[in-house]
Amino acid sequence: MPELPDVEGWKRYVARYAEGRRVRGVRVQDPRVLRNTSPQGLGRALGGARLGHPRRHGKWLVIPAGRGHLVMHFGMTGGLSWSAEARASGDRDCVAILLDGGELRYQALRRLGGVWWVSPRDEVSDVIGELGPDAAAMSREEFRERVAGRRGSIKSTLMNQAVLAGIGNELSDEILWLARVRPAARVSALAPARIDAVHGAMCDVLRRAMRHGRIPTTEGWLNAVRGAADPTCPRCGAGIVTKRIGGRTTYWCPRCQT
DNA sequence: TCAGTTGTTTATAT
DNA sequence: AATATAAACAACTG
Repeated sequence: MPELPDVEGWKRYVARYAEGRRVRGVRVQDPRVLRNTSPQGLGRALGGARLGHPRRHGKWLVIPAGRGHLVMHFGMTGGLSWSAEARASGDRDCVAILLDGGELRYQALRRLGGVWWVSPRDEVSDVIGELGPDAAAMSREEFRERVAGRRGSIKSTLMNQAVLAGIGNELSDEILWLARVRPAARVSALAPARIDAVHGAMCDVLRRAMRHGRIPTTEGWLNAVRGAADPTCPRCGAGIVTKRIGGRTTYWCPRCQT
């Protein structure tokens, strides 16, 4: 389920359970998720290193390890699991970082994410690329600057990680529903006040979703009707419309989003 | 059997 | 240059 709030949750999870511990070794059950190293290479790089304070940029998780960095992306189905004791591995456990007092497991059902090692002489940005500012830390002015002048739809702009980092399919729908803006609306057709409304909705959705650790599916969220047989708008009761925008199934309310 | 799934990258077209 | 679309990656669910 990883979008920004989920990754933020795992960042806190790593800080709580793994930060400050020393690496004893690694166990790689599925080498395919190691994107720029081998099981042996990762073991050599991490062995003896102490894990530092994790940070997050968009959907990327960066964990300082010794003088280098362990970088993770979770794709669509990834996650982390801490266990204080050795436990049998499951099918989705791909990599285990063995630490003093427990192990941190990187899991990825569909293997769409990955784990990278960034050596002390390389840059994290070599792996994660040029990302826009983190969506959870953007001022109204910065949001205006980054978004204004775009020619595409507001939804694809929000999901473009080079414009701002962290917003995916479900979050973008939730934000635009809250802001009452149609996902297919051209950015160029939106008045400045409506761009500000999208920024305000983004802050609101992110704040509440981060507190929850993911996008809630409780009442009052568009996300709650996602996948329903006959979804209706949690705000006005009109039938929700779906269409593929930016290659993703998009939900919006034709009555209250204009 | 088939369509669909919270993400990114690549190729192709506009 | 920017944008849109589709496919690929992969494995599971309904």
